[in-house]
Amino acid sequence: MDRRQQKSRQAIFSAFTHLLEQKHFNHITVQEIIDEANVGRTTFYSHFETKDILLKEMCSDMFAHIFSHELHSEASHDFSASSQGLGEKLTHLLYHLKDNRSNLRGLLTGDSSELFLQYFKEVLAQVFKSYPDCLTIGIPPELALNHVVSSFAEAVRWWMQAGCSLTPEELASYYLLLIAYPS
Amino acid sequence: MDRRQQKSRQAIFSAFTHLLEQKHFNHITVQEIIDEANVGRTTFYSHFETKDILLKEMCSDMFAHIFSHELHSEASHDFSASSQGLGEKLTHLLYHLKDNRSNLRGLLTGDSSELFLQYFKEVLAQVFKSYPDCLTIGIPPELALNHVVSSFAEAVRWWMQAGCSLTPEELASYYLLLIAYPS
DNA sequence: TTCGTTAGTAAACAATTTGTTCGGAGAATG
DNA sequence: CATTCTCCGAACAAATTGTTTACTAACGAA
Repeated sequence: MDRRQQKSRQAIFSAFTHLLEQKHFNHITVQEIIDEANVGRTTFYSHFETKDILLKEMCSDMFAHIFSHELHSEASHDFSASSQGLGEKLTHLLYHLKDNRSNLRGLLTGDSSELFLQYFKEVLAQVFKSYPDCLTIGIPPELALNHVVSSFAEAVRWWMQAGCSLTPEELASYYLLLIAYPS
Repeated sequence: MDRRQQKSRQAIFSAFTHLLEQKHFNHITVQEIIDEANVGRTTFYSHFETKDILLKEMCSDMFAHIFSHELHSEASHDFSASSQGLGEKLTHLLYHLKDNRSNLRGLLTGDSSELFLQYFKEVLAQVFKSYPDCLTIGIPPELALNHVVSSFAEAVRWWMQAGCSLTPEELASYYLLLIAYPS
């Protein structure tokens, strides 16, 4: 890809991230993004059809980056998950998230986290499905899955909002305690 | 309050609820609400300054209605909560939510649930704080509170999305199992 | 019922925002 | 060097917002 394209795309992403930390998605205008990114109006629209699509692509890029390992191993062999305990898996994931916290803060802890959380939970559901023993028995599986997934997502949001003060290991072990995961 | 005001306000709320079930908040225009509610443009703006404020007031009204009992008892005497077990309290709450599910569906299960959930969790946090034994020991209290609150909110969302197929009693008891509440 | 007050309406309005189109300037690639 | 691609700013139509106008109809107290 042309360096200019990459540069413009990145400038727009950065500007958008920066703005998301300050105000709600709905109240950010395309013009503000353009000014902040210091690109031309035509350039913005040649990259992204709408503001919605910008958000969507930013989430996609982020996930492709953060979950590249998870998704890879899933694709290559279905049972790779069981080679690693849930605790290790989640810890690993939290490290990735922490490394990207400057990019994530705007998306996850702002007031516009809806779309991001939606994506996030979809991926998490895949992860947790590899660990059937995390689903409390005697409870409708869908409800149990919904519980572990959204609990983890909300724990991560809380963690980020608190500035990642706990270590990934701490948060992961606390989380497993909370969902009463058999150790 | 003037009957005409009530009628207009209600017509706008109903129209908005109806639209929220079909499309995202961001993509609903004031004109659409006006047309659906069959009121004049001036009327809308004399009731609500902006679309954001409309959403906010609708949430407030909903909460004032659903949580009127909870908030009353809290105001009257601080230790009233302990007179009722957490299970009963949550069951009671779920009945209220179920009764209002026609109004809630658009707010809670659509793609615009962010603001509603924010309010919802604030109230839930108050409720759960009355039951300190629901917070797992050995875990930062803020994280534990965040966990029970957001878990319950997400369980309710799941429940509504599934058409309230479980009874309030079932959901409440499942939920207490999930958070390993000492019975 | 009458009468002042209040809320309703439609239409027109400026201001913002959106998304597109144009021609020209300047990198990238070969 | 030449071609192709991207960026830019300016100008544009269209949609949306929020306000103002003058007029009508419903309310509620006397």
